[in-house]
Amino acid sequence: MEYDFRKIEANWQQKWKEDKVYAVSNESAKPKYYVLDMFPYPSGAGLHVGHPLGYIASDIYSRYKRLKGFNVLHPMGFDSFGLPAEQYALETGQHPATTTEKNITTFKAQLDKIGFCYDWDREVRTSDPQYYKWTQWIFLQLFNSYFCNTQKKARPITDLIKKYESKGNKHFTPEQWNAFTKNEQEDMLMKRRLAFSKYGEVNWCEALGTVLANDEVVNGVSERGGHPVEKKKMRQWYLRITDYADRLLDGLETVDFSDSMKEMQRNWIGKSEGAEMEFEIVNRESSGVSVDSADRNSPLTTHHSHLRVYTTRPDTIFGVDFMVVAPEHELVSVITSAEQKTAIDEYLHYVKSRSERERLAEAKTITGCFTGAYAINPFDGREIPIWIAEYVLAGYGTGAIMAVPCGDQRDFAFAKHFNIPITNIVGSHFNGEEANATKDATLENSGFLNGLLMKDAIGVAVNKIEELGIGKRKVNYRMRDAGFSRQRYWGEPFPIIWTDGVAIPLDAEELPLELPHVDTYGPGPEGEGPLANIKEWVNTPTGLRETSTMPGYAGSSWYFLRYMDPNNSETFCDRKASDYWNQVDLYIGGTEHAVGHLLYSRMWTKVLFDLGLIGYDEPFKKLLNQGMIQGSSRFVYRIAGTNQFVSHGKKTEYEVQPLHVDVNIVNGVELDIEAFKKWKPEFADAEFIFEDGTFSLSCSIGTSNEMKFICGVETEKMSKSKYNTVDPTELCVQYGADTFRMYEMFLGPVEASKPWDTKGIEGVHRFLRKLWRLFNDDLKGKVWNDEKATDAELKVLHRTIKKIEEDTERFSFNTAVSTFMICVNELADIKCHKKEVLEKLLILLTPYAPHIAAELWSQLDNEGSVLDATYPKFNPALLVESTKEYPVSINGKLRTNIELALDLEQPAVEQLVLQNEIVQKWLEGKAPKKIIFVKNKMINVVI
RNA sequence: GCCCAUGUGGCGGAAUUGGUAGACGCAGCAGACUCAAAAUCUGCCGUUCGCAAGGGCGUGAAGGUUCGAUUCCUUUCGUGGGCACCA
Repeated sequence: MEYDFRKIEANWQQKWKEDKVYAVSNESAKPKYYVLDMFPYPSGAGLHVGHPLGYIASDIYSRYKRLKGFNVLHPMGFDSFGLPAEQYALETGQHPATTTEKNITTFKAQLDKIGFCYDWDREVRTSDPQYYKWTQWIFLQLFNSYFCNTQKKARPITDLIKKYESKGNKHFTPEQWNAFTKNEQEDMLMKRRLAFSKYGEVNWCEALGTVLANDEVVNGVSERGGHPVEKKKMRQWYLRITDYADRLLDGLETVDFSDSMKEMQRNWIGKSEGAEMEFEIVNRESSGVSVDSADRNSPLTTHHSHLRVYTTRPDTIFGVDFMVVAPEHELVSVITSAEQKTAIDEYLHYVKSRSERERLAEAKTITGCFTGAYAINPFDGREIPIWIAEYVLAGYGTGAIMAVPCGDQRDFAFAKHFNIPITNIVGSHFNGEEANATKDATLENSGFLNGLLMKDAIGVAVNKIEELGIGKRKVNYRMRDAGFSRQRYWGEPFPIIWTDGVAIPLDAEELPLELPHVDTYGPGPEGEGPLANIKEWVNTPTGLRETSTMPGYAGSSWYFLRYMDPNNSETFCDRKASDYWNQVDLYIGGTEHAVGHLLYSRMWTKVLFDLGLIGYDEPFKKLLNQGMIQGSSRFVYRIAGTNQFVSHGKKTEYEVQPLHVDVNIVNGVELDIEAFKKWKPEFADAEFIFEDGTFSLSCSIGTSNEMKFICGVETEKMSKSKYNTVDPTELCVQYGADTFRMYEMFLGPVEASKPWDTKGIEGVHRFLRKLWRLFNDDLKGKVWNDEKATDAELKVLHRTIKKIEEDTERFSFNTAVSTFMICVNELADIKCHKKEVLEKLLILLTPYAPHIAAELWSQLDNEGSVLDATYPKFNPALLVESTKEYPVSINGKLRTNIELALDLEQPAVEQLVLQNEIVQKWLEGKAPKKIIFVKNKMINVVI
């Protein structure tokens, strides 16, 4: 009987489905364990071999925990809102709901093929109204809450209103509050709500009439069409995540994430301590002389007579040689001198075309422009030129910095580039060639700070600044409030109606606010989303509906809770369910979500906790990062500005743009021209220059060997957009799910990134067939028997039990697969076909290769399912040895092995070692200096 | 530019606490079985010198600590990923 994996896997998958063996109950006497995968976006491309890496790991661990007696929740769902579906709708007119539904069906079929133990009755889809009803509901909780700075937690906004009514705040009395108009009051409240609206900048593309995502903008122009992109101010929704910065930092101490992951989150939050201080501004050109403080109220310097900067190094105050203000800073238009106006305007125009990413990432080119205005150093009265430069962003700190060229390399480069004289405040620590960012130098040229060590001077300087009333100590965060609206269709609509400029939330009973049908997915007027086009939807008796939708991370910020109670129509997740399942015990996913998704869901969890809706404020107890499976991409080369493509060998002769081409229409490196033309409409009329230089308008497939179009090859991230994906389903059909699962694990450590290579899968498949032959002979049929196992056989088994358990516990699945191979090799060598040994092995194997394990388990005439078998217990007594083959080194180099009794002590060992022929040969009659003996490890003779 | 990760045979990788480097698998080579092929089985398989016995070298590179280093430290180079030049 042969190993017919196709039949076996289909049978068991069918049976498991019928028997609902993966159904999980919220009530159980067993201890609970929650294993979660980062759920996928169901792209049209389907699953590729990179996705299941983490899913297989989590599946193995879930099944392992189940065998170990836990009630395991291991759900799966879909992050089904998103831009690609909408883009597809724009191109084809198909409703995103339709294509999404189709994609999910494909995904589920692909996932099921791999044999995962999901309880599909708990599936969630973020785009399902019954799901996003609760996303909207949580949004309303955020909208109706504020962060109480005393209690450091979210509280109902009604508490704040009561406080304003009875006590007022720093800026107004209760009487003033009550006298405010409704709009004024709402504006005040908006400044505290956890979900709030304000004006923010978006990437606006005039030509496309739409707002673009960051990755739709390339080099300042739109990816589609290459149109110019500018910043545009629009009303946007935000989440006040900055209020949670400290708690997000503190919470990291309580979770089991990798150090690098925690580091990334800390860097993103970017807490820094320093000082905010004000510099007086003068405009020398108008007055001819600098204005002293008595002139503060002169017309020249009113309103904006001060420039506020944030610095972490107030100790370097005497080294300030210039100021840099963000080009968007409100002061720029005020302080710019007449002389500099043209230059400044030109520079502003340039900056407007630059994306934030570009402004910050480009270190080579230094740009900036002098405003004509000066600031006064309050400590020495020096006049400091004020510049604007793109590397300072309006949103960070105060949008202005004091530049200290001798202590900051970027400031140094700027000063050099614009010939600004540099003041040295650290003496010999500054060599004039590059900045020195030390805190350990002694200050010079620094007035009252002279002679102080810089790190000590920081506190002294801040005290002085506070004393003079020109500034104060300040903690700053890099993190900004999270933009929460998108000018898109395929996302959760906001349950908000704008009435006379005030955002009025819908009542909970009105949820879900479903996405209305649209005829076109194109943008609305003035950069609004497609929803703005539906007048009858936007206009309500009480006002206008918000036309933005929520971003992708809205639904994914709380999905781990919905799995616990997926069908509840009364609440997002019953408290009983969230108390039972509690935190996610193991969360597996890629590092690409290190800061985005993980921080957002951590914040939402904290808010829900603060409001008493759940019982814990960190969602994920342990996080395991799976590595990326890289793909092997193929490229075609388009001659710039044409529709001509040139073969790889000829590409250097033209100015070309490399374009990804689907690996599935490339045979090795040779492009299938006809398939390429059909691939995308814009390539239908493509022309080709072949490897031999011949040219063709409408080529028939290469007749001669040289008439080939060769693609470029590169290893990079496997993703749909790079068209380098490999379909796991095909591998399951060819080799079986069990082989596929084990091969993915066998590739290397789960955390490591590695390129996909299908070659090698044969080895794992051969292993499973060899396992099969321990039970069945192709010709003779059944070969397993009921004989009693020998000590040698039990030794093999128990060594395997120990190793598999250890490896599974520490997520070292690749070495576990090796261990299975070694075990099967050894059992085959000693011709062990005994049920007593084999059935234990099958239980160990179940998490890794459930189908073959279940099949063989039932062939052994076992009752019940192997999925719920009892995990074998390792018996150390069986592995006890009395002797060991010790490696013997001379001066650290291995020379021989000696078998010694394990209970021997150093003196006896030394004696035996010195009698050894080979040791004597190396000693050449001399006495050894020392003999190192580590029991059960090794012996080293030092000569 | 900064941050993180990583570097071991032809390839994927193993070595869990500083203690036998290269487990396991792929590819390759030789052989058995077969009319033949597939499947399976056996052996070899870092490199170099040597008929052999046995040596030399070897975990990106160079130093260091140690009886002993893939593992720890310093310097340096390469690769991959991320980024927000955050003041």
